[in-house]
Amino acid sequence: MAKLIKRSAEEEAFLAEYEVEAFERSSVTVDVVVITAIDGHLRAVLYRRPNAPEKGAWSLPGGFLREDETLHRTAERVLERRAGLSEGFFFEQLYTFGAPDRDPRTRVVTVAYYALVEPGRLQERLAEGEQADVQLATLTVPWLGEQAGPIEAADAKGKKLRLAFDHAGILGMAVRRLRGKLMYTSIAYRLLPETFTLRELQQVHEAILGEALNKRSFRRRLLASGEIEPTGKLEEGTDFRPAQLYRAVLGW
Amino acid sequence: MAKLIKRSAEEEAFLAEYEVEAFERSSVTVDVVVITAIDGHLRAVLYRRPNAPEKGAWSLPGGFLREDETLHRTAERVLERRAGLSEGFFFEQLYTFGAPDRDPRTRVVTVAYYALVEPGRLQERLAEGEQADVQLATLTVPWLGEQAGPIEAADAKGKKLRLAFDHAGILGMAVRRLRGKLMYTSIAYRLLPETFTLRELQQVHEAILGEALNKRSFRRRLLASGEIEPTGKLEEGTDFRPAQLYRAVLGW
DNA sequence: ATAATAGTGTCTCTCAGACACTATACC
DNA sequence: GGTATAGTGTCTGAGAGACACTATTAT
Repeated sequence: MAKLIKRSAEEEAFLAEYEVEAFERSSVTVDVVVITAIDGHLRAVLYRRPNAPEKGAWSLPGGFLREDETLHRTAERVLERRAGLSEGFFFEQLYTFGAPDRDPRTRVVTVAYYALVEPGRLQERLAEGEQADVQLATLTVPWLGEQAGPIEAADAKGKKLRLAFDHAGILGMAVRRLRGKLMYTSIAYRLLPETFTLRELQQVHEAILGEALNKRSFRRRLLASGEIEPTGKLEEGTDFRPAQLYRAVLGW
Repeated sequence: MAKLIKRSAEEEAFLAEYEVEAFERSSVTVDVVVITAIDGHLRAVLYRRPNAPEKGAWSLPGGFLREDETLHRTAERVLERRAGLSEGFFFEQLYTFGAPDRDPRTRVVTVAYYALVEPGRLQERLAEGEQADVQLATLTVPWLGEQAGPIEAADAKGKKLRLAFDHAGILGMAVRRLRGKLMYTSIAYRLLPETFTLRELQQVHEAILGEALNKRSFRRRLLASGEIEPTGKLEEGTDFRPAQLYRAVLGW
């Protein structure tokens, strides 16, 4: 503590309160919403909880904040350990959840992050070994625009998943943030491989916004934006006319 | 704690890890950026720190998260105790700061909130008693749009203030958020009294965005938005032609 | 009358949406 | 050829900015 100085009664009161309150400490965790887009739908990595509380429910990958570690670094650790991701993706802080009863064991304040990953990286990763306890769940957003609210997750067969704690709300916040940022930042490219067609880019935009977009406007706007450049190559393996491949021109 | 239940070996292992990590706990505080707009400039409530660390520097009002209290409620408590505000204003969570060295005393994770208040409420409050240790500092934002970054604060005489900890960055996040929300939400009215002129409304928009707006477009857009309605009254006490007074029509 | 701001008429430019069309691949 | 998608030409309407104008208040 600082050395003693002359204090007013008010300052003494303030310091006394500080000492008392300093005893009340919380566990701080970081949960990460790892998002990708496949066939026009957003998806997120979910883990099945093996233990109580919320045993059997699906939850976001998370971990405890350690001493001398930034929140950012905790998120990186979670991404590496629980999703096998170590670099080449975008992530940022989302929102902090601190309801006193959100975890029945003890007071837990959770700082949520979200990460955007191209689907190939995750599918590779999640294909290793048995997947009974991890999956790329498909998200369904029951609201438009940035209204926010909890959202639903389903497995590959379309079966609705029970989400643990307040994680439906955290997923909702992630989608809300994506929708808000889509217009004025370049997040969409983070959900695509290095080269992509305009159709794929439009599908990602539509998956985020949850609504169909006008093809003519979309192409005009994106081509005029300077954010993408043609590679001169065509996509391969289609059943129909192959499209031009583009590349994002950004400071990744 | 929950009552004991039968556990598998795997569950035991999980709980053991949980117990270990549960020892690493942090102090959680809530700092609030209380913002208003006066004469085309954003302002924020700042307190002078009476003690080390950062003695003499200016800081955001804040307080510790208590047991059984939501983050939201902590913010309310800070607003009431440190700014005299108990209702009738907007506030929401901003961002969470958790660098290990941001407070030299102990590990402190701070969840920042911001509140929007009409200037009358604050000036009333801050006028009570001596103001040597609290003030409505004027903010200067050295960047455009939502680039983000720290911002500067100055006192009534224009003298630059030294800001404590990472509070310049927190203020920057608040302005960034305001700029982002201005276009698609009704936050501007939260910085104005119940009735206001279109000039005052435009000045608030300009203060938030940090740039001049086109008068014709601004009026057209706001009048067509359905967000405001005329009161039929005129402003009083001007040196020139008095303007119509409007009222926001929102779910406050 | 003068100064200062409130408030409007109207032209132009940009851009989004609608619609219809042509182009190119696989089968 | 048929089918499916890629990709374009062009009209229309909405809205932003520019500019110039009229209106109303205090002094």
